[in-house]
Amino acid sequence: MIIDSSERPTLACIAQITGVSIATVSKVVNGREDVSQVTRTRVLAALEEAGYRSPGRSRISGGPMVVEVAFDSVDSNYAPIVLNGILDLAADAGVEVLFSVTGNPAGPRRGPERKSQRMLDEGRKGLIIVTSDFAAHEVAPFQRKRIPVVVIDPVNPPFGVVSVGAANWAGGRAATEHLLELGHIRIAYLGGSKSAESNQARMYGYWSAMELHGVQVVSDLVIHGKFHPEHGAAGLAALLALPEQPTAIFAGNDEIAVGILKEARRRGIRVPEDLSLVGFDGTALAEDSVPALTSVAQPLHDMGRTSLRMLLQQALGEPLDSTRIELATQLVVRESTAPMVANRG
Amino acid sequence: MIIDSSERPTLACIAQITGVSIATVSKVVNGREDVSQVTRTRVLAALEEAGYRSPGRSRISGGPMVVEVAFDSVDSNYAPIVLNGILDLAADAGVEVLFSVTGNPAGPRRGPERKSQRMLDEGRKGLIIVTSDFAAHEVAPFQRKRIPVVVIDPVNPPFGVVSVGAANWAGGRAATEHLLELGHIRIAYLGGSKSAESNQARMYGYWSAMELHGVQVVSDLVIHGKFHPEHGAAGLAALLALPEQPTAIFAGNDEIAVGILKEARRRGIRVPEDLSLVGFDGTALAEDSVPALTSVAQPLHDMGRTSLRMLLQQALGEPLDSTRIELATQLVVRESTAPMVANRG
DNA sequence: CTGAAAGCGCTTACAG
DNA sequence: CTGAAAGCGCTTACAG
Repeated sequence: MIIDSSERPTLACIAQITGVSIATVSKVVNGREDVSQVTRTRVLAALEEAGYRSPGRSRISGGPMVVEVAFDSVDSNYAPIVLNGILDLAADAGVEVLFSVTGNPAGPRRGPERKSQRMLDEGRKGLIIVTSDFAAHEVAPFQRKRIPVVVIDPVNPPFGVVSVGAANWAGGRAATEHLLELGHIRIAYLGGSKSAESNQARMYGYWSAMELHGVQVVSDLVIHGKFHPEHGAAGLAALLALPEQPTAIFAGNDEIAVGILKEARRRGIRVPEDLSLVGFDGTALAEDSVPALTSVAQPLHDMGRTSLRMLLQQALGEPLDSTRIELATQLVVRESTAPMVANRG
Repeated sequence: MIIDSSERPTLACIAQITGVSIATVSKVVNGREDVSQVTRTRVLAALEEAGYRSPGRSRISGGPMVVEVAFDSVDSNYAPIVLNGILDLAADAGVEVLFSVTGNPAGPRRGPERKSQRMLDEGRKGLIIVTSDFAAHEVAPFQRKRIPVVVIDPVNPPFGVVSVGAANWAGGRAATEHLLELGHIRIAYLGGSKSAESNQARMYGYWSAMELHGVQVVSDLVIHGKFHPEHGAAGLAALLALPEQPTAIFAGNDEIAVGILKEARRRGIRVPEDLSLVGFDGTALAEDSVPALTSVAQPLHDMGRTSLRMLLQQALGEPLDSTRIELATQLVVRESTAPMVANRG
């Protein structure tokens, strides 16, 4: 068989070049699993080299690039801002953004295998995943099909997956130092899910600030739970039951902090006069609550932008500086923190 | 052969329907000349009827239906919930949702003419517009191209455009009746944009409740401005400067109400002991604020669902019950309202 | 993992 | 004109 460069190459051409069967080439093109890594690599190289296009897909490459964003849920303080950042860069780059929600409790979670196949069929150029609940193996089908993936702030950044996050450790440290500088000593950490890497990073940031200032961390003052207001309320109750109550709390996120605020109000504890409180996230919730929350702001908008930038770099075959980027957080001081006064205990 | 309507029709299906061979159908599809006029006409009709698409073209017309949603901004308390409703039904209906943001202050607003042309080229099946700032003439290019459009809660529902909204008048009336039943008489309406139809409807709901209870509306107690917290704070200041201060305020939305809460707190006015307050929207903001806001909940999630349902009905050529649907609002009583006490004013 | 073989959707040269 | 038959590009269940 002669490979005529003026015609579009067929699977048979690629098969001949690489010395495997047409069936095997077909499997590689469709991202099936039952192909050895060695064969897959060689075939992919030949496909690339010959400029193979599967039939009917030629039309797709003509239109604007379409990427997909998958959210656990879009109904949070967090998701819309990330989305805004993504849409912001998408407008500049002339890229279209398609939406899907994975965490729909009604329907069954669509398998990554089917989802990646559909994306390939539809000519989608990449996927941004915004979720806290994420397993590395879910990305595998996309990687096999050469569909670029970026994960935003995964609970546990999987190895080999491109991800964008915030500097949680540095943020936790800054929050705690702020409280220490106000004179607080008995500072509690009321965090979220113990297994979440972001929560751990915030807690260790707290820990390191405490140690740096020569303050012993009391294990009773460190509580993990869930990133929800209810946990904040319950956590405050637990802290107040201690013989030595804290005078300040660093909450794992703003939702927890709002729960603490509510419970404090119910008990007649004034914030910040009786209790200083720092949150994490810096969403609108922090600004709108009464009193307004001192909080560590995550650069959610920029995280959205950065995720799309990294996705496009992959899609265009440009090299990435790093498979993991963490953006700086910033402590924003509002009304919920004040210097410690010595009349409580 | 059984014609399965869930699958894409093949040439074989069309051949069976029309009673000619597959080869002949193929010729018709490819516009070959050696087919009689009679046969060609019959086959073309069957192709149209069955919705046949040749394999290469199926990517655009044959794939999952893609609709587009245009937001002014997705970064609000309001937009994400509407979006959730849209995505909810989209998942059920197997429809994909593409996003665009129109209110990007950086870039120029893309003309509806170009946007509608692009949607036609890309095979988009319809457009949902979520915006308060909307002119009827912007829909015209879409209507000319037969692209279905649904507008969610426009400030002024344009004639001849399909739209979904909330029962603002009934909501305003329910909010005001709640305050009247608590014994309040001097009730202020601190609303949003005077020209917004939703704001007017809420205000007239307030008005009608007042009149029904035989309470004269005092014009000084009705203030319009913007749907923002700053307006709430400034409005409260203006109301407190009156010789006869109100004992209760119905705010045009939750953002205004939160601004009122902040200003009240700054001035040492207790809510609800000294001042009762009702908001409008019933987003997370109402639940999270301290005290939690009594508010008229808009069915934002259902508004999203309904908008997509109406869009799909149009796209599938089904008749619409109405070009305008208003969904019921519901008063949710929380902590910011209490019976009037007679020691103020 | 791999590929021979069966099969699908489609096209086309050609016999009638 | 029409369609049986050969064939193309591709996919997939299955034997090895």
